[in-house]
Amino acid sequence: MTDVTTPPANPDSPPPTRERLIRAAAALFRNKGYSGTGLAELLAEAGAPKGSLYHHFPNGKSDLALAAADWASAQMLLLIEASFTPAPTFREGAKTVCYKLAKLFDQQGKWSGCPVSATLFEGPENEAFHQHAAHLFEGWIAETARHARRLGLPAAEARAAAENFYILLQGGWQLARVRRESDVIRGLYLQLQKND
Amino acid sequence: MTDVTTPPANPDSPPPTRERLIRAAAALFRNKGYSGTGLAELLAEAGAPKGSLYHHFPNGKSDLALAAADWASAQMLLLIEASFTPAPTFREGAKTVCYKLAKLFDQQGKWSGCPVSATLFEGPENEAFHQHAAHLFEGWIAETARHARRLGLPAAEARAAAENFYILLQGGWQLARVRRESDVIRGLYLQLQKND
DNA sequence: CCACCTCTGGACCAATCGGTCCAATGCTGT
DNA sequence: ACAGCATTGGACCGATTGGTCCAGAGGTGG
Repeated sequence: MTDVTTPPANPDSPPPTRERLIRAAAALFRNKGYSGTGLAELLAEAGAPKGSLYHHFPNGKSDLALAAADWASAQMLLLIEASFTPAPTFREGAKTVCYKLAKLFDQQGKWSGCPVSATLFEGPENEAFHQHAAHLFEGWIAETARHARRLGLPAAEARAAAENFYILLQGGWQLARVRRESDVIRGLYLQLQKND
Repeated sequence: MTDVTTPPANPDSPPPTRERLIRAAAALFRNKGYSGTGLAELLAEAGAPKGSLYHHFPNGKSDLALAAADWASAQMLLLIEASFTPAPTFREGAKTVCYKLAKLFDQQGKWSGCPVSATLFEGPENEAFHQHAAHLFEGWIAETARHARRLGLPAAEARAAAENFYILLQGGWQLARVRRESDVIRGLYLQLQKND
């Protein structure tokens, strides 16, 4: 009764059915959006039958979407962590984030969108989705701001720099998607204010 | 046989059935995305029967989507025009764009997205959609760059400033949507490089 | 007054949607 | 070997999807 987050939490080789579902969902939602992706297609991609989906995610598609967004967000946090931790300055860390993201963008085929926003933006009625994504995004910003402070920026400026960087990343990723051109992302850090 | 773009092009009071469809589509796609919006809901919102849709838009939903994106893009171009034309500097014009957009964001209920990207991003298979939206977005950037040049920026810088401003607008609008807070948009122009 | 056209209204359709349910199939510890 | 459980495979469901079709309403010019 201590930890029931993952069924048995196999330590060595996690036999991935739930995991495959999450990754397939993240990949498909990124490209076609939440409502643009049908369960049939999703299950085919994951190689899992319908019964498995509703076993692992009792609420079906929406549960899976939240899990997929969580997973994608965690990946992003790892990328932020890996980029800023060894960086000498905030600007250098931001540059690394841009380059890593641009590489990711290329690997994914130069057309996919942000997995979290592709999952979130499904209309005002889906309040739970909206709040969930808001929470995840604020997590990215908070984490970036933490690194900014650690790298010497005053608290207020750190917060602003983190928000600004987030804005650039979202907007830049979108333009890269439109043009199918990752160099847009690589140059984003240049637009940060000089004093960082 | 000279101009058949609009059926008779009534000059005085355009009895809007086609127009109502376009506006309803733009509004709904903005909030729920292309595939998230059903024809039934769309027709109810526009107050038009199914027959009318397929009369004005023979290819149905997808035709309507392109028309709605065109209409929304034209609105945006008007906003850009109205903001930059009377502006003394590029920065001032950009500031006006931000304020007008923020006001629009508030009027729309603080949750809707960019109508063009909501229509466009439906997966890699929809190549026509992608190219259409790319064309519209490049139009925004080109128009902004034109004003930037007119207001004194060198050609290369003008182009970069316009792209940069576009990125800020897209990213900023998205963050505003996440937070339901339009002030994010109002402050975007401050992130433009100083020399403009 | 009628022929002609645009436009409307809605019945109807096959396909697909997300979701439910349960029998069979493992794998587990005892 | 067996009980108990998590997991799978898929048949099946009603609702909704986007789309087709056509009868007739409405207006206009001859």
